[in-house]
Amino acid sequence: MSDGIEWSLHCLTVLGSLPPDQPLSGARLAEFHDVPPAYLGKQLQQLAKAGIVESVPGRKGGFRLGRAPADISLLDVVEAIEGTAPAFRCTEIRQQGPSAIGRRNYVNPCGIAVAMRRAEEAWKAELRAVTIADLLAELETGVDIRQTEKAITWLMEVLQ
Amino acid sequence: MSDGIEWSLHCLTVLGSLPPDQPLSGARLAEFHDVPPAYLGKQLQQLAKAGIVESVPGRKGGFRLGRAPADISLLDVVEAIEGTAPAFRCTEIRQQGPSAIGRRNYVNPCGIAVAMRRAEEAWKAELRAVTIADLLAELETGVDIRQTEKAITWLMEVLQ
DNA sequence: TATATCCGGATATCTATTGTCCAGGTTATG
DNA sequence: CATAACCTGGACAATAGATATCCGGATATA
Repeated sequence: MSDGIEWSLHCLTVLGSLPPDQPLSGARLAEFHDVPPAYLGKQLQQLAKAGIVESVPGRKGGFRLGRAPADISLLDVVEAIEGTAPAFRCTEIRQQGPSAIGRRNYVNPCGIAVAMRRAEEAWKAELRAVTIADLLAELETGVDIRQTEKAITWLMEVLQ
Repeated sequence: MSDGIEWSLHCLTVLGSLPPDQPLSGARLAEFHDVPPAYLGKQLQQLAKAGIVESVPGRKGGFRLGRAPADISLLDVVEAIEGTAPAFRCTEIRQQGPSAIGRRNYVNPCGIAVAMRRAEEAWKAELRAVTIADLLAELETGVDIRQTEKAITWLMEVLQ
């Protein structure tokens, strides 16, 4: 799984901690997490295309959340970055080789594909159940106060 | 996810349909599914190393199941081929950038990593619940009789 | 007008997957 | 015993995807 998922989620928690409508530039987000700015920009564009963040062009622009933190699930983010294609793709090899029969005779789905899809649905259900709001709530209680203070100080500085 | 998973599972259903202790060579398994023999051999070696199949060297050798079909879960196969490393790896980027504090101050696990791990556990639980025996049972009821007959005919022929 | 920003495309690098090949060891068959 | 069929492990090459950079164009602020 792409590192962009991790970067995106951390960025979203930062954006969710900011006052609404306060954009933060891609360069600052990259600086905050110490990741390559140009590459993080690609992920942010993906998030913007999915409506998860909103891009504000021009000077003083940047990115802000596209909707309420409680309306952004981890699954939304994963699918925005990695796409919606299932991890397991059935290539229908049962239709190949010496035991194959005509294509239109395969009416039942392949049992292997069904089982793999069911597992992936369980994974997606878990990801759908967690939102950026949950991550924000957890940050308030579970993070060292010193880190929070350093983050706030830095953010105050870069936003004028 | 690697195609080797799909190949492996199909091979295991074939091996599970054979009389116990009747090995089938990697070349035949590749022919049956019309996949590259040398590459499939790599996957079979992985399965053998995990004890999922047993390799029988020498002429008339090949591969047979290493244990009962009901004792081989889909998760066993996935982990034999892809390894046990989680798909989402937390790189701890929260410990980077201007808000980072000393390493030993990060006592709580990162909430993002926790959520991703929980989703992966749900996925693994589903895969653990399905075995080769389940796939075999489904084949008996859900597959076109003509395909079954062609498969049996071909297998009878290649096994002397 | 100058600056800071997003956007999209082109490009380069790196890594994992996919795939091939071959030399060695093992076993059944004649 | 010799041969053929098989597995094993390593080395190697090709391909695809993830990672990463750069640049020209558009937009908005100071």
